Amino acid sequence: MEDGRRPTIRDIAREAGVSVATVSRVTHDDARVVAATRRRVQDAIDRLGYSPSALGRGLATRRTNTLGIVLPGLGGPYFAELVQGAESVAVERGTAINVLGTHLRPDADGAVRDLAARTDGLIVAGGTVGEDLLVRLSAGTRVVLVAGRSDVVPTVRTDGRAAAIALTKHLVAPRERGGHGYRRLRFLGEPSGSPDTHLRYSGFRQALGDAGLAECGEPLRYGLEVGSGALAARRLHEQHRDGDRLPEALVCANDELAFGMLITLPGLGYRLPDDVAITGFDDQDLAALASPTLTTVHQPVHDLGARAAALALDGTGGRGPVGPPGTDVVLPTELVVRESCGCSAA
Amino acid sequence: MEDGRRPTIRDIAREAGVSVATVSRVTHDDARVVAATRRRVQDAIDRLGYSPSALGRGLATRRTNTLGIVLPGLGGPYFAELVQGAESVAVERGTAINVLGTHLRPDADGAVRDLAARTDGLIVAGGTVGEDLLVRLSAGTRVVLVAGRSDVVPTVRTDGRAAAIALTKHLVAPRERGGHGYRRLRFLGEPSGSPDTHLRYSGFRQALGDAGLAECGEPLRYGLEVGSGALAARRLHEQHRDGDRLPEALVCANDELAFGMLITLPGLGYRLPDDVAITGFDDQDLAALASPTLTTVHQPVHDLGARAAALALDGTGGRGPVGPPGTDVVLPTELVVRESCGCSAA
DNA sequence: ATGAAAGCGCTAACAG
DNA sequence: CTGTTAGCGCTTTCAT
Repeated sequence: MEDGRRPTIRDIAREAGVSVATVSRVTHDDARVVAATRRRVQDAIDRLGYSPSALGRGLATRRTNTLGIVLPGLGGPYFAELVQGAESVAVERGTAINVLGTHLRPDADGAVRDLAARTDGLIVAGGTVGEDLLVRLSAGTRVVLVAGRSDVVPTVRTDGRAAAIALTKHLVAPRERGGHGYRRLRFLGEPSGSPDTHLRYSGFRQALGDAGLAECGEPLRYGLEVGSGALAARRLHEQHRDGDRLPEALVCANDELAFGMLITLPGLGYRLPDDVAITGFDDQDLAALASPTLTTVHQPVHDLGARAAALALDGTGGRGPVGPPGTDVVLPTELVVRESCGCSAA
Repeated sequence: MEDGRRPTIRDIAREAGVSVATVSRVTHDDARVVAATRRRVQDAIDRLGYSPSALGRGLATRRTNTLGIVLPGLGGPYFAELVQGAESVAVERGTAINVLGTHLRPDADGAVRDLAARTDGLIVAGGTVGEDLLVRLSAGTRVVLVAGRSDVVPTVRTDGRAAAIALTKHLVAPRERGGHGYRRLRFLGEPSGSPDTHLRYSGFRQALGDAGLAECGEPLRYGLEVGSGALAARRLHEQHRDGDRLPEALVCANDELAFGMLITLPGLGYRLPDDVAITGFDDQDLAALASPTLTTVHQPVHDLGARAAALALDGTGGRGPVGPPGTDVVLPTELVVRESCGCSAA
């Protein structure tokens, strides 16, 4: 039985004394096969341990039943959740999932094209591949950009600007309307550093303007990791020592930066959120566990993955067909109010 | 140029006025093609935006350049790290990665066989597929079991028993030898619940015996999640109220259980680790952030993924060839001593 | 209800 | 150095 190679459809056909077409029909539950024949074939299949080659099948049908997901890295808080979202819809369609992290790959573009060559649809995270490559890819596969904007491929994302507005509103709104009434706010992050940060900063300013306020000082221009947050905290401390008034609230471009603040400022003698309120963005798991717990914006990452997968797999966004190319699905974020903005522990 | 379908090797051949063989050679950097021809072909490739079909190529070469990874779920602390480990070796070989979560799949076995049909190698997490299926799979693909034991396929794992011994030793060793000198220890977890738990319990008992001690009470038989830990904490509290002496140290089958203890016992009036020391197992991210920080055993998940990938891809474990089938790579764990065992915050 | 045969896109001898 | 050709494993008309 074992001569090393996997049995092919022809082996089964011979074993069962039928044609390959019939075997093919059996593996597809084609009703036209009479019960007796079907049984003979199924027996042979079981006996030889046959399972159809995805390759051969793919070549013949021009479908791979595979969904590709391109992300910067295969770590971080987003990866698992996004993949799970995609998996949840892939399951229904019997589709496999192929993941690719570009950061580690020396020839990222090549790897992406390679991936495109073996998938029916591609989910690409914003910022991982250039617009030009996106164009080329979309000629062959169905490509969906997640967490980013593009005119050439359909898009699934959240509205970072609107979210930042809602967040900032909570900080500046008068107390009687459930806000904190802060008037001196500052932004932490480099607005020109990433599109996300830019949008968040823009929303921040918008809400400030709407409330008749101005930023109290330039954005603290730092990277996006915990370390940068810690650095910024020290810088803030120095400025304060040199006479600057502390802002009442610091709006951070993401949770990591906020964590950096949370772990550094107390050591410098500041009480949070009394001396300065801190907010994050993204709602990582840690946000609920930090001390004080972090007020932030929740991203529906799972849903992003699911919607993107649905689009990439058959052009359906979930609520009926939506036609690429101009498609732009915007999922709602949620303001998660915890302690670090000054709200008391419930 | 665009008639909908992707260009094939024949389109390029025609466009460049050469044969398909030459095109194939060019896409493979075959040195035998003369520069001028190569340029003509490359031009045609660029012009038409051609990239070889992975399907056709796979069918012809009988290789897919794809590695499959089968896990229970695509979430949890292990997933991302294991995949990253695998990815790190996949990158070098230009291999794609196909992930599959069995928990969501209604027909998990079918999905796994399907995956096997489209990959050169398969990494299977312990406990996701039965031994029988493992056998069938290994006939076709190279299958590696990670975090589990099997006689039919090569294995990459850690030695949970040895790790538990080291951990327990730290708790019972006399102070002058860097230990805590505890004499009343108890285990939390259901030994017969999972192979891992069994091994850890067995190591726990072994170390106890070596020190001339016996368990102070039956294992607290609970599940493996935070909730179970919390439940167990309440149970412990009741037993104590009813007159049982509290153990000096509680060895938990995993970090989650330990977290359950950490968040519940203080509310019941116990001080940790003074009233009772707690240890975990696995070293999840949270372990370093909990309060008190959790003493636990670090699992080299990244390395597990990398070694398994190397084995699955070409039968190499990393240090020279290791021959399946009896292969059993055991990676070292590391005892991470933090505060919850009674060691002071350094 | 079943079979024969023509591909799907590519590679790899084998010729030339 | 380049072209011809026979598959790789499967699906799918079109016959029968």
